[in-house]
Amino acid sequence: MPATRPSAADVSDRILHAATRLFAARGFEGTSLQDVADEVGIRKPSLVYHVSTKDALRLRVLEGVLAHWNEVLPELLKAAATGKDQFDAVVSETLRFFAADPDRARLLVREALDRPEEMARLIRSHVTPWVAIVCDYIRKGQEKGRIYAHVDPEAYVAQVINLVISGVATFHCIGVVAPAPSPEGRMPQRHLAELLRVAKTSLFLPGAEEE
Amino acid sequence: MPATRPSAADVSDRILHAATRLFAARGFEGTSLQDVADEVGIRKPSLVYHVSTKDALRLRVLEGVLAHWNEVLPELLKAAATGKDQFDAVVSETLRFFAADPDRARLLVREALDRPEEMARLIRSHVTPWVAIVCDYIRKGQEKGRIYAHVDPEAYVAQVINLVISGVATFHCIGVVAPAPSPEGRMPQRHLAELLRVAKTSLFLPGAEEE
DNA sequence: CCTACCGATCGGTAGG
DNA sequence: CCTACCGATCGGTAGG
Repeated sequence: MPATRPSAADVSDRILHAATRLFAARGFEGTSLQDVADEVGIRKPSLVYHVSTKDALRLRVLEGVLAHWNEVLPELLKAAATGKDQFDAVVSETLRFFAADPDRARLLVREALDRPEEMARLIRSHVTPWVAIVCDYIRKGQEKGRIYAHVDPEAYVAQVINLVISGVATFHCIGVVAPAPSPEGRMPQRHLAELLRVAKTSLFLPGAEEE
Repeated sequence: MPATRPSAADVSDRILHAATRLFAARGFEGTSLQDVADEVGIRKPSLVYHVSTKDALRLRVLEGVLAHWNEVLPELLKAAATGKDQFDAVVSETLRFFAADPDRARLLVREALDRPEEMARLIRSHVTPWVAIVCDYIRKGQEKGRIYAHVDPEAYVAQVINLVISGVATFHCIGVVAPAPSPEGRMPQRHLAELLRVAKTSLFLPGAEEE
C-alpha cells in the first residue's frame, strides 16, 4: 500500500540523497547535521534518531555509492564480448556511471583526501577484484601484440581510474582551459571524448586501434 | 642580522607552512585556527593577530602554492629546447613539482571541490597562459605529423593536468591496485613512470616516440 | 518525530 | 604576543 505521505523508507532515502549531495558539495566536515535536517525538512534530533551518528551517516553514504558501482560493474564485464569491446565497455560505462552524477566522484575523491587509509581499504575490497580481470585482458592483448608491451597493467588501470573519477569530480575547474558547453552540470562531451581517447591510445597499438 | 629566536618573518613563514600542511591533510573546514596555533606554538589570538581572518589565511596558503608553481614554470618553458624535449620538460617538471610535496596537489584538489568558481578563476589567470604555449607546440607537432591529428590540444592538456595533480593528491588510495614502495610518502616511481607513459603515448605517433 | 537543552568548540574581539 | 571572554554553532541527549 503506497503512502501518499513520506513513509519510513522514504525518509531514509531522502536523508541519504540529501547527505550525498551535501557531503559531495561541501565535504563531511563542512556539512552539519542541521544542514542535512533542513534539506530533508525535519528537525535535527529527528535526523539523529534515523542515523544514530554523523559518522554512521557518512558510512552509509559512502557505501551507497560503492555498492551502486559494484552493482553495475560485474554486469557489464560479463555482457561485453571478449576483447576490445570489453575494454571499451568497462571504461566508457564507468565513465558514464560517474558522469551521470558527478557527486559520486566528488564523494570518493573527498574520502580519499580526508581518510586515505579507510579509502585504501575500501578500494582493496571493492575495486581490486575487477582490476585483476581487466589486467588479465591487458596481458592477453600484450601477448597478441595488440597492446603495447611496455604497459604496466595494474599501474595503467590505476591511472585510468584516477583519470575518470578525478576528471568527473573537478571538470568545472580543469575544464576552463578548454571551454565547452556543459549541459546541466555534467561533464562536456569534448572532455569525455578526449579522456577516452587518452585512455585508449596509450593502450592499443595504432594498427589494432581502429579495428 | 640573523636572529636566533623566531623573527617576525619567521613566525609568518611557520604559520604558512603549518596551515598548508593542515589544510592539505584535513581540509579548510576540518582545520581550526586552534589547530594551526598549536602547531606553530602560539595562542589562537596571537595567530589571528598575524592572519586577520581564517579566510585570509586560506587565500595566503593558496596563493603561496600557485605563486611557487608559476615561478618555476616559465623558467623551464624557456630552458627546454624547442620540440619534444620541451614537452617532456614541462610535464615531468610539473610532475616533479607536485610529487616533491603532495600537499600542494591536495590543496588544489580540495579547493577545486570546495570552491569551484574561485578555483576556476585562479586557473584562468594562473594556468591558461602557459597552456596556450603548450597547445601551440602540439599544433605544430600535428602539422609535422609527429603528433596524432585527432588530439584536441586544450582538452588533452586539461586531462594531463588532471592526471598529474589528482594522481599525486590521491596516489595513496589509487595506488593500492598496483602495490609499489613509496619512499617517504612520495609517489612511487612505478606510478610516475606509467603516468608519464600514458601522457606521451597518447600524444606522439609511435614512429616519432623513441626519437 | 518533536521541544528543550547539554558541554565543547568554533572564529573572532577587547584590552593590554 | 598574551589572558579573558563573546555569541554562534557543533554533535548529540533527555524525555516525551
